[in-house]
Amino acid sequence: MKKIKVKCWVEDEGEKFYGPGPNELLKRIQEEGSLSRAASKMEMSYKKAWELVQRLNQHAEEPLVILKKGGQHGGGAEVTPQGLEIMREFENLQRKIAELVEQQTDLIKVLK
Amino acid sequence: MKKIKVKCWVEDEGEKFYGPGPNELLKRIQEEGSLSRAASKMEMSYKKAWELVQRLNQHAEEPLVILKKGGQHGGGAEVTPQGLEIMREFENLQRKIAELVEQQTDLIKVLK
DNA sequence: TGGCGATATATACGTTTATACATAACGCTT
DNA sequence: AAGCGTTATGTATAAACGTATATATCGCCA
Repeated sequence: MKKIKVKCWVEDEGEKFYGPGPNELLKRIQEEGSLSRAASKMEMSYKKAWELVQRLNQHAEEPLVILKKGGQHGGGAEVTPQGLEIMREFENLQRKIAELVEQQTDLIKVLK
Repeated sequence: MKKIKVKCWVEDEGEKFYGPGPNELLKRIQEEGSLSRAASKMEMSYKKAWELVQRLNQHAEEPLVILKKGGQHGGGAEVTPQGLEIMREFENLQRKIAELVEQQTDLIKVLK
């Protein structure tokens, strides 16, 4: 069974910036309130997740995630309103592209 | 400057089958008439190009590329009519997706 | 002030992936 | 029969990437 796959992401100056991976991480952070728990829930190493957050915050106009260490619960992670907005718009784009692809049957016909 | 990128490809039973790489290889084969020249023109190792052709021909209903060895010119490579049809339909899909993405400005606005 | 849970950071290791290199096989041409 | 250019195939090396591990830091709380 052959299927058409599609992936979209955002680059900044030719460098990967925001895509499906970062988007899932932000969603998990929102659910968990913790970067380490968010990372382990999506089978991503903490190191990779942390570096990803650094890259996101550096390339964005305003931080998308706030990391806090120490304190009552030892620290935590939070998605900012800007982060939420990007999540919303990115998933919007993904949905539109997926809808377009579903309508395309010619290529699959050729492949059988 | 932030840009939206998109990539599409075809999978067969969860395995990568046809995408931008194979598509470019087929185009080069058509131009060069030789797998080794096609590979070097696109900075791909001959070995990888050869394995790619094997995978394409195995997963397709009919071969997409014919390889011949020995003979007047030492051998050569040729894209079959089925290969040409897949190239055409794949580039069609790429174009439609690119057109859709160009219309989407909301995400870029959020990112600035 | 010691403990807790989370962030912060470096190092070592293993896995994957691609390339470079070498060599063989093929079939026409001279 | 020798030469040529291309396909065919294995091996060794190298580069990229992700992970596992270990340790340090922070700040509230009991």
